[in-house]
Amino acid sequence: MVVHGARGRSGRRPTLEEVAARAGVGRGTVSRVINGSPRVSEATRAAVEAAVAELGYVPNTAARALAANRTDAIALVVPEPETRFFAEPYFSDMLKGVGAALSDTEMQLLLIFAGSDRERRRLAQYLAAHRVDGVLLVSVHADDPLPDLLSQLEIPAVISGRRSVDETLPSVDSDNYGGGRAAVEHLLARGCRTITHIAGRLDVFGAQRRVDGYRDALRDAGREVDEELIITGDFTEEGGRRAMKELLARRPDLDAVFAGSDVMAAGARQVLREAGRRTPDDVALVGYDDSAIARHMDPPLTSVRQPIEDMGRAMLELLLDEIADRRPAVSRGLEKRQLVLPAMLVERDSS
Amino acid sequence: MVVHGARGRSGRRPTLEEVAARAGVGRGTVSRVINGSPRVSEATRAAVEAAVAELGYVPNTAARALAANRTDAIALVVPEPETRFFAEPYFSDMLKGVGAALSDTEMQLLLIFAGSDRERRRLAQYLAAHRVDGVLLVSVHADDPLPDLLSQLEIPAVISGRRSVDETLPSVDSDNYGGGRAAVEHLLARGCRTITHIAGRLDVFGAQRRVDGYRDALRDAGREVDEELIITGDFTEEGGRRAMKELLARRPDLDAVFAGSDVMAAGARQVLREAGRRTPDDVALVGYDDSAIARHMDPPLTSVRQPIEDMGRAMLELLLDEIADRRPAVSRGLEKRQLVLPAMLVERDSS
DNA sequence: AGGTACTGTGGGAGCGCTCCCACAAGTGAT
DNA sequence: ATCACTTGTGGGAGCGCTCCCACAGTACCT
Repeated sequence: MVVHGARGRSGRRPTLEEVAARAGVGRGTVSRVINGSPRVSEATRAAVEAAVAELGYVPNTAARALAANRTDAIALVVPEPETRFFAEPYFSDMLKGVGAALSDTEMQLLLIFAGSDRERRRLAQYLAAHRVDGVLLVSVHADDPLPDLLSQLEIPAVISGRRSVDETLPSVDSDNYGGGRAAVEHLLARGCRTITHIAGRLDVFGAQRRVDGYRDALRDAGREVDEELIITGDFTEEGGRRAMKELLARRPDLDAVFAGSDVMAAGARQVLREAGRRTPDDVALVGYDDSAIARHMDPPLTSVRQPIEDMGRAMLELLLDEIADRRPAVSRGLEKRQLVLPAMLVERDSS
Repeated sequence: MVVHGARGRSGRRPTLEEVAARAGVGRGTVSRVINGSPRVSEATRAAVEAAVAELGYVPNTAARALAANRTDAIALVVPEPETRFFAEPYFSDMLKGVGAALSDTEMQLLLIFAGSDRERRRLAQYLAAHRVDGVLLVSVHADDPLPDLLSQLEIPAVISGRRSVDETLPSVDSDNYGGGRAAVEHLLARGCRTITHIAGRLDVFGAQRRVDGYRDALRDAGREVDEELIITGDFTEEGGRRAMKELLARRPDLDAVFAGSDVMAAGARQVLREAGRRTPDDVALVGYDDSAIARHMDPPLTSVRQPIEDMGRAMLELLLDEIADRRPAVSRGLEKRQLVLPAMLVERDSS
């Protein structure tokens, strides 16, 4: 935490020019050293570095941004109110992953909430001013205009999850299909006969893929898929309750529930208890997300975990590539710009 | 979310110069309009604004920062690991307050974690580069070198809480003394005879003030202050447990506990239960912070609430003043640079 | 000896603003 | 009519960098 350099109380910071004079070299050479260009002799480099240390030189970001037309900053945009951001571990895990990957770079991360209309307008203004080199977009709904704005402004962006099969933006998703399959295969292995599914909002692509996984797992096990056993919730606890009641009414003989989120599983659990069904003895229960709720439920909930931190890391890496690639106007194409990371079943006592 | 302007696919953004040409005025005049100077005639202003709209002009932040030597950004520095940031509602409330106050301005808020050594070095670098106009410092310990670095770099800063009675930095604190008093007065009014206190770490100034409030409330009620009834915890649950055990050993006849934080109160509660003491019948319990824990305890915990969101708002306002005041080199002195907001007792069933 | 290539270096031009001085035009007192 | 302000405006200078062209020096061919 010590500030080096002989700089007096003047408050004026040394400039490149002054470092150059001190080191007895030209401005360009100092710039090269600062930016790690290989085209500098060892001796010169050492001299410049000494001058930098003596003067306590720190580059002026604004000048650099102006001259080089880049900001060395990227934004993590959360199109949600702050409340949700703090409530859901998803975001903090994501941030952790991004932050870890970021610490190897000189990039600065900005956190931007765009929950309200007002905030969104602000964001649009912000992006139009090109104040960041790239954008990480988490939790985007299918009809969000943000991605279009981004490509209109030609700002590199990476999205978490996909909006559809043919997502155009570079994206990092987890294997929702595989996660759904794993949940159902686990229930099948446990000997469950009538496996129901409370799906999430189907305009969320990942939720749809989980349903696909559910279907295929049953089909591959030689079971008929009964559409009556699938019901759509809305990712909320109340939605989980409603869905569970309906399922119990439709099929009193059900012996397993695969919920598309832990929160919905928690709602379902309440209804099951009220109905006198024991977990896991009468009805096995599996959730999705492996959130804190899952661990704290009674009994602890079996759930599918997404590698969110890894996803964050991967998103950042993709974005940095994307930013670097904007130099030559070549290399379009979707090679490797869509990443899918594996999901994993975490077995606990509810199944 | 619509981008106005006829700007083609070139990607080049219009400059001040181009706006000036379009509006048939000089560069200076456009600058004046953009920056809201009053020294512009109505007609000219309208013409410029039209040109700005037509071209979809957005000022280049980097150029402005370079020329004007300001960044229009401030940082909220959290000298804690991210985990704590997400775990404690203190930070999210603070952020909410700051964010609210910020939305009236053109300022950009940066969130910076400085929990690890590595992050701190990064931060030092960042500040040395003067990449922000000011800093909001939350949760600072008495021996933290950060405030000194800030004043060395002559960066305006506002601190949450005070490090001592004669805090030099502008600060916003809550009335910890009054909060402590209120808690004890409440217990006295309930008829408690032997009121104990589990204090927080005494190197945290606020914790000390709560103890002062505790003492004075008893004294003013004509009670002797028995130092045996005060014990120091460390703000953790485990610390609360240890302190409670010790207090029970010292004074089995105690009938009230005022804990310096909700978390410590939770620890104390466990020990009380194990000892067979009922709350509030045998022992009344009061916490501090009014955090989520307080509401979820059984019985719900009476606690002292600090207006954290308001504190955030106030901090930002102080900081903006501070930044504005850096123009004339006058106006030293501590007038109004130390703000103390009232704390409030929230009565629940634990007392 | 001349050519060709590469390496390392200096410094001009320019990024898009703000600041400020100069000055025209208008207003009112002398 | 003259002087002294005031108001509105134009544009030069300069903020501290990066980019790139020019060029000196060295090395290795013909």
